[in-house]
Amino acid sequence: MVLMPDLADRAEKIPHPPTSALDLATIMRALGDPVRLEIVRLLADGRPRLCGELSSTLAIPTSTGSYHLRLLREAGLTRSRAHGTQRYVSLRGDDLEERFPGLVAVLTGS
Amino acid sequence: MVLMPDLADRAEKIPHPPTSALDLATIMRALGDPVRLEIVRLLADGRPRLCGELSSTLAIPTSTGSYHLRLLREAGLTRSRAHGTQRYVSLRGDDLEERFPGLVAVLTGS
DNA sequence: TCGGTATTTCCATATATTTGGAACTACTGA
DNA sequence: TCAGTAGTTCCAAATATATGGAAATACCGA
Repeated sequence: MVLMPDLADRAEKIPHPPTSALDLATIMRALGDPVRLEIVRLLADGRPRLCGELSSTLAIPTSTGSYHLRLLREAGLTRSRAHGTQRYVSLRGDDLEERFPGLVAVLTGS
Repeated sequence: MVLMPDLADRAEKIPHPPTSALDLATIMRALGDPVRLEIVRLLADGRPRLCGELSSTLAIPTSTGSYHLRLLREAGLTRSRAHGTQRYVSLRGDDLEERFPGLVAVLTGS
C-alpha cells in the first residue's frame, strides 16, 4: 500500500498534451516568440534544464520564464519533470519527430 | 527611354524582404495563426492564387484576407505579383528552402 | 516543525493582434 | 472619360499576449 507518491508519480501531476493532440498552428504560435524559440533551441541538445537555469540564461524574471515555459509545455513542445521543488524541462524531441518530422531540425538548422 | 513601367516593374513596388533577412521567429509567428497556416498550405502546391480566390476559399472578408496576406508577405513567406488590379500570391518555396531547409516539408507533412 | 529555495500563480498594466465594414486606390475595358 | 472590379488602407472594437513584482505553493533539509 502506497502512502506517499514517489517522484515519478508527482511528475504526472504536471499536465502535458498527448502526442496525438499536438497541433501545428499551436506549436508555430508557441515558437513565434523570440524568448520561447531560444528556449527550444537551448533544449534541442537534449539536456534537461531547470526553470531557474533557463531564466537566468535568458536574463528574464522567473515569473516571465514560468509563463513562457507553461506555453511551451501546453503546446506540447516541452516536458516538465518534477524533482523536489525543481522542474527539469526538456524538449519532446521524439514526440515532435513522430508527429512533425523535421521540425526540430529546422529550428536548430540541422 | 521608358515612359511607362511594364507589369514586371510595377510588381517591384510591392515590398518583400530579401531572403537573407528572413527571421525564423517572425516566420513562426506568421505561421502561428490557423488562417495563415492554411493559406501557406494551399500555396505549397506551387500554384499562385489571387487574393480574392484565397479569401473566398477561406470564407473570410477580403479585408481580413488582405491583412493576413500582408503579414505573410512581410514575414517573407509569400510573394505578391501585380497583374493589373489583381495580385498573384505564391509561396517563396525556393527562398524558404535555401534559408530554412525542410520548413515547407514540415508544413505540408512532406 | 521551521526556514530556505524553486517555481507557480495572481494581478495589473502595457502592448499587440485580429476582425470586418467603409472608404479609398489602382487598373481595365468600353 | 467613366463604370466596374480587385485589392488595400483606415478605423474602431474586441480579444489576446507579454511583462514582472508580489504573494502563494511545494518541497527539502535541519
